[in-house]
Amino acid sequence: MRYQAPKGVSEYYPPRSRSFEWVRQCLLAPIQRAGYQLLELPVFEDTELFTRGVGASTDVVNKEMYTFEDRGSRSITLRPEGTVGALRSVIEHGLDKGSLPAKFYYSGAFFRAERPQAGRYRQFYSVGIEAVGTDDPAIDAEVIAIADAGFRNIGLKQFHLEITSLGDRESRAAHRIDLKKFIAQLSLDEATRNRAEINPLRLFDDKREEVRSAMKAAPVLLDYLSHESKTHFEAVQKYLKVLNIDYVVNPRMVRGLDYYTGTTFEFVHDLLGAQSGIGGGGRYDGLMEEIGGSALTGIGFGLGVDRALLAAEAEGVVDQSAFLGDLCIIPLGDEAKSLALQIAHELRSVSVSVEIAFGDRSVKSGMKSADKSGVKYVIVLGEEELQSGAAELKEMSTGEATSVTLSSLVPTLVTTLTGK
RNA sequence: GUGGGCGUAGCUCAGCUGGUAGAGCACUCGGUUGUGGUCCGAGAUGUCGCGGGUUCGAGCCCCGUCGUUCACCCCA
Repeated sequence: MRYQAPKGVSEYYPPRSRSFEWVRQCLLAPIQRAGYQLLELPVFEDTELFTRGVGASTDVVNKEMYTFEDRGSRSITLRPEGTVGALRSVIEHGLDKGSLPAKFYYSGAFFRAERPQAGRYRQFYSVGIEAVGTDDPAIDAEVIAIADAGFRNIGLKQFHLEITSLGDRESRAAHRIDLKKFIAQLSLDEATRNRAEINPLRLFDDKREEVRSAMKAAPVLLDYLSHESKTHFEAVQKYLKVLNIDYVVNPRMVRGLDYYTGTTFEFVHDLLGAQSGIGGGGRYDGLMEEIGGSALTGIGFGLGVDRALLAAEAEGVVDQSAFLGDLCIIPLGDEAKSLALQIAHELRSVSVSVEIAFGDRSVKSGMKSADKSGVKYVIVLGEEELQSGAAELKEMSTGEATSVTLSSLVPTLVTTLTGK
């Protein structure tokens, strides 16, 4: 029996795992610089939390959750998204009791039992933030700006931002009535009609030309916004302009999670296939209350690390230089090996990255592997060096070697590498 | 969940109308004393995804299954 990973999971192993880690760190950096605090959360929760929070009618809850019974007959579900679990933790630990907004971020694996596809995995990785407790439109703009900064940090250029407002409860109810009326007089097939029944907005997202053109005349939610929602949305746009963030208003944008209200946005990459959304989010003004917390508003986003990596590869902007080592030591013989271990240990303690060529190999093969690993310097430690107390420090890019006494090796390397 | 493509060495793939497997890259060793990136030589590596069927004989045909990929759907 040869074991394989479960169907549809994304796995990262060298050399690509480096790129993955780099992408994730790029996305995380602007979040951390904006004062968001880490939430390290469980990957599974009470099933009911998701059915309530995400919405019982959504596809995510209906057909995409990994749900099972644990040994205590509790219904458990692997988290399909991050917001609901984050808010559960906020409520449970009273993290919203201090000054507001309370700002959090998370990073980790999420699970949806979908049919795998390019950019769509059953276990995927997201980075997200949540800002709880203010409906100031300026924070909407900041949240969007943070996501944008993450993508730009990677070096992505070929993506665009779509925003809309889903309004408040009243706006949506009024729109829904008119939209249903409109859809009722269209001639649609069974499956499409059923979809429209569950969420009429879905039809805006249909990819078939006949549906698209039929929906052109459909009433759009933006025209139904209450005065409050409208001024909020206008303020968000004003701030985005101040921040020089390009966006397009897409009144037909559809989100798959029920909790979204008001400002809603999506980052779409132009070089990806059907799964082109690299990040998205929005306000969820009723959600805290819905899952048992106080009536606080909130906004957040989730960014797809897997897809951001795919996008980075598509644009050819993956940066790997940051991962190259500084030094490789090639020891010859047992005594040299002990010394190599000591030197490596000492250098690492002062932040020099050091590898040792293990395995009693020849100098030639040690050099080869050092070359392949892209290390900056190489030093051979054999009997000669042990006796003379000096070794050749060879710079791989130029091939030049300078003699260094072993006792001064550590300070010498630190100066040449850090330039201090 | 629905539909199409694909599944041969670590990787990318070749294998003609069925006769029990090959290339390039990568890997290991060597090209005289302990120094890489080029070149040359040698070597190792596969239950041809898995199970069944047809056949004297299947990597090639048929069925199933698993995985993968693309699209629908959905979304990160």
